[in-house]
Amino acid sequence: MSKVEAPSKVEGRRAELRETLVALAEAQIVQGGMSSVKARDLAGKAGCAVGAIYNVFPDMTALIMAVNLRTFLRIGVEVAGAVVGHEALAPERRLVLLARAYLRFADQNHHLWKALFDLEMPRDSDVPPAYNQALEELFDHIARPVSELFQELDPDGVQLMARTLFSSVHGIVSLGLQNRLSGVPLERVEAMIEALLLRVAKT
Amino acid sequence: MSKVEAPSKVEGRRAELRETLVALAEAQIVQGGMSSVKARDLAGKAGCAVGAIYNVFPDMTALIMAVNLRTFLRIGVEVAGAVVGHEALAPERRLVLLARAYLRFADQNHHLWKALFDLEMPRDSDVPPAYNQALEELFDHIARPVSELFQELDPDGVQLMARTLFSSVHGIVSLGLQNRLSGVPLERVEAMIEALLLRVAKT
DNA sequence: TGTACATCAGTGAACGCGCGTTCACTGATGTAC
DNA sequence: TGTACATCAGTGAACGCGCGTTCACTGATGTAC
Repeated sequence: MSKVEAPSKVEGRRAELRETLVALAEAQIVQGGMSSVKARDLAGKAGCAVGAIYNVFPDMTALIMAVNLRTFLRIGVEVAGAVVGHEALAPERRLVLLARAYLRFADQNHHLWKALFDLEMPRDSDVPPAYNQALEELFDHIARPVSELFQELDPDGVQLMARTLFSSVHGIVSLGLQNRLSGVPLERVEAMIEALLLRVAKT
Repeated sequence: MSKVEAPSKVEGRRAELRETLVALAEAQIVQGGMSSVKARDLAGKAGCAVGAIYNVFPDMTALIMAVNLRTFLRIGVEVAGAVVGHEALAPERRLVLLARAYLRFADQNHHLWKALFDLEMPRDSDVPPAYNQALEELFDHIARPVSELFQELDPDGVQLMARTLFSSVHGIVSLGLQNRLSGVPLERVEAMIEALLLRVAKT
């Protein structure tokens, strides 16, 4: 093995440390939100020096982005899982299931979910491809019922409608969970989403 | 005049300083976003000492909240103005006008609009009533066409639907303006909003 | 197998910066008599 | 009108804290011969 290729022992430890740090950062976000993640704190818990973090991540933002990617993938799994076994349902019903899964995830993992949108993204070009890919997959799950529902739309229109519906649901979840709707309790947020989707679906 | 009542000369200056600070903070947010507002910086521009700020606001957060209230009121004016002279239009058309005005405001005053949602609200009870009142009024503007459109809804249902639609549009604007929809250019955001509203309105 | 050497993970004290808030002090404004 | 006094806006240097990132150094791992 030439010097350029990584020796497996070392490389293995690097990977392990990465994992450890991401897991610890995730736990920290869950408990105290994104802004409570501190380099020294993580290093302490990981049993390494502060500097070691920078051997494995370029900076703290990259570390948070790694957590966020995970979260994104989890949302994808969660949302996709919501319609498994319900393929026979009417498409608008499946949309409701997808949205409900999203709401549930956001509610039960509030800080993780918030971190997705609170982290200032660097420049567009620096967003790792895996990120956009995960988003794309999420939209694809929504696009399926959408295309059944709006048969008159071309594939492009379906993509746009999927994004429209996602954004709408996201908006309701977002303002709803942060109590920004002056007087709408959380219990009614689900009803809001359902009302919206069923109205949109009614042809 | 007893000591408890404010001498007019002094009180006048206090009010003036408040105004100055709010205006400067607003200008700063417009130019560099909420996080670019610094106590020392403002004091310098206002021609006063840092400490003077704390004679007039309890802390910097309160100052930003004052800017945000202004922004909220401006949005109200903007949105309300969008339907003036168009009272004869079909209600769903007026909804589109309202939403478009919101999108325009958010686009043209991006940093101010972002500050509304980025500022961590203290506790619920500390949100000044004027805040909630401004929000309430915004919802009322939306509620009018909604009640025409969905005559089967009781007043409570109308309120909920107004909030639902606002949240949906907000979600689209929010993700759209921040380029979080992977591949949807800003020009199409307006189309997304219109498509959503017209679908919902179709009975 | 053994020796000299190169690489780079790992260390943690120190750097550097930013910034909100306080506080002892001053001086202008206004009150009491 | 004049004098003594009280209040509080206004001052800005200093406090206090937090925290990401760097960097000179060490030691383990692995390579060359």
